[in-house]
Amino acid sequence: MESVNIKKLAQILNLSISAVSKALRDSHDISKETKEKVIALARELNYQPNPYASSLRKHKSKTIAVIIPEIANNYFALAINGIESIAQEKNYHVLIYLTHDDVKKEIALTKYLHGGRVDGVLISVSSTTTDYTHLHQLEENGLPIVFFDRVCESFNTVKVTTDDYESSYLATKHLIDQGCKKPAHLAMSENISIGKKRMKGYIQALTDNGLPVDESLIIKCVNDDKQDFEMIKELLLKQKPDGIFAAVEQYALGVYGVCRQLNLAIPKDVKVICFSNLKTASFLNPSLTTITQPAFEIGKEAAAILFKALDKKSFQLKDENIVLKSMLVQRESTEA
Amino acid sequence: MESVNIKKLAQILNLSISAVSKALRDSHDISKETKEKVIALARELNYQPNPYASSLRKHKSKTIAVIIPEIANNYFALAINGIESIAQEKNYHVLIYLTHDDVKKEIALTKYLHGGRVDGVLISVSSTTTDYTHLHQLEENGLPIVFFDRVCESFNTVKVTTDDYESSYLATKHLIDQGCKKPAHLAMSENISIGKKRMKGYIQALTDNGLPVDESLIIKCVNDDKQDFEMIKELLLKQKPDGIFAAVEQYALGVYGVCRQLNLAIPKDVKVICFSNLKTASFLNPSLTTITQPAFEIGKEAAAILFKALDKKSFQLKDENIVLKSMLVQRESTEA
DNA sequence: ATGAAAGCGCTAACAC
DNA sequence: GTGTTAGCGCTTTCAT
Repeated sequence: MESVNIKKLAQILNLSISAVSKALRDSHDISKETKEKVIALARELNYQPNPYASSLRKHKSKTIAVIIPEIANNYFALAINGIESIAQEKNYHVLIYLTHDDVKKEIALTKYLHGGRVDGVLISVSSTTTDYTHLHQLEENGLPIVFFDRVCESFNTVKVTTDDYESSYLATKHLIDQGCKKPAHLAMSENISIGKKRMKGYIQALTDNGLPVDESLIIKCVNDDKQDFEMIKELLLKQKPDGIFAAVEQYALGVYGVCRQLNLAIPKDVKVICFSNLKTASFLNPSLTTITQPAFEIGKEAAAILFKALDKKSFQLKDENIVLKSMLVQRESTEA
Repeated sequence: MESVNIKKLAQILNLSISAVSKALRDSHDISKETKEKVIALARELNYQPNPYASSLRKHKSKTIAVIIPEIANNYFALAINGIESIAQEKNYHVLIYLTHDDVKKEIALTKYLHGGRVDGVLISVSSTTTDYTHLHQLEENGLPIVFFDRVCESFNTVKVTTDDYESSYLATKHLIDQGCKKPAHLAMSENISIGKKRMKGYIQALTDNGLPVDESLIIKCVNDDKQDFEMIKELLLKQKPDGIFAAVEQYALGVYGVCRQLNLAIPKDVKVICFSNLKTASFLNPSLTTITQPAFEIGKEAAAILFKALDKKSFQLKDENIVLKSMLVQRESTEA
């Protein structure tokens, strides 16, 4: 196997273990020559310190946990990219945990994080999370937590999101500006922060523009493609909305599918806009008007804040909302 | 902070540290009553074992590393999903490392993995990886490695891939069957295993069907969207191929972009097929014929094999190629 | 400038 | 059944 450790280096060089340890960490009270000898041998024998021994001793793991609902999703994939870009820079390691949008799994996973496995947590909560005890327990354990995207608003820490309310308002307004009189909303679970905000933006835009808020035009999707498909189909058949603001891209794709089946034309019969990070939005048929979120930046920012807190001795994370703006990109699906 | 550890439990219960340790691990030589007392208190105090102390002692970390070129890519995102599904089941932790397709980063990253941070490695190598010393070093350190997708063929271990050669042959044959006389190939780096195989499949299909192999119809893309765009544009302008087999979806999207700019019609002027895991393939304009890889299953299989090796005492991984079949899904982009 | 020794939290022989 | 003890590999006082 391996077993080239500090002790071995010390034996070979006829030095004490502590001298070698200090030399490797470039301590001031080790002579230059000794340091060089140690480093040379370490390189030669391809010595790598055992991170866990060090973690155990220092109560620092140099690793963070990233907890997200899913990964096969452009948004989260990009966010991880952002997180990883900073982690790599700061020499941190990144543990990934998927909740599959299930609180039970989320709770089970957070248990693993007590006991020092990680120094901090980045999380986008599952849509079934209503009780935050498991997260508060992490905090009590001394773990700084930064939320991103799907945040717990009542949680006293930093939350990084996009301007969900404003963008939703804008999206709905855009539909209205393009001539929609009856824009519907495909909503996320009301449990989650961003679900609520997107809904609010939709409603406020209707109200401000003299349109009625019709409950039957608001569909709560369930993140099951088949079920969502049926609900969207029913909406289009019965309510006949002339525009749809989808809270997430998956629902908009559902609309595309339903329209194809029902022979409805986008944007003629119904216009479509949604939050999305699809690379292929402009190649869809028709190309899809999106609210593009700065997913990479959100991940990066959340990670940067967490690491800044970890750098300090006392990582008091302020209760703060950091908002990065999304961008409305108009394409064919909302043409007048 | 925290500091509820075994010692504390032992003190409170007036037991020895080892008794508590054994009780928690449900050892046979601890009485039922003692076990219950210990477990009850552990739960009450929300005790979580320090994983690193245990790792240090047992030389097992219960974590694996997943090294991939990128993550904002449906293929790898799905693969991670597969990996994670097994890891969660087996109670393993997953560290993610991105190489951004750069060997230097790959080498730097692998250094972190010596010294016991992980028990095993799943890797899809970067396209600039030609020297495998850094990977062999991991192996020498006693770390089992399983390759998936972008494998090192000469490396003596398990490699999980899709049937790249056969699928590429089929893809090219499909273009020919649909009437193409001059199918071009947008190729990946020749360094990587799958790049070579996809190229081979393309060439063999041409040969078997009496078509000449024309070097000018083979474009080596570089994974820079702008540069690739220009090369594809030049190809379409100068060589005027009537079909394109793209080795990865990103190149096919490039073709869509170029065709739009040059006012070329797909599939009339040029047919397009590619390896892809795009959820939106069927909604593109025109819908895209794809070779869909079993990405989730590939990740899952690779992870399953790694864990099987880790379960045993001696994890000799055989030199073996595991091949999961891809599926050709015909859509509009290759209609005759 | 270097070394000795204690200990991070846990496990596993081995006693009793 | 339960306790004692000796580490895992490393860091960090505190001596020298």
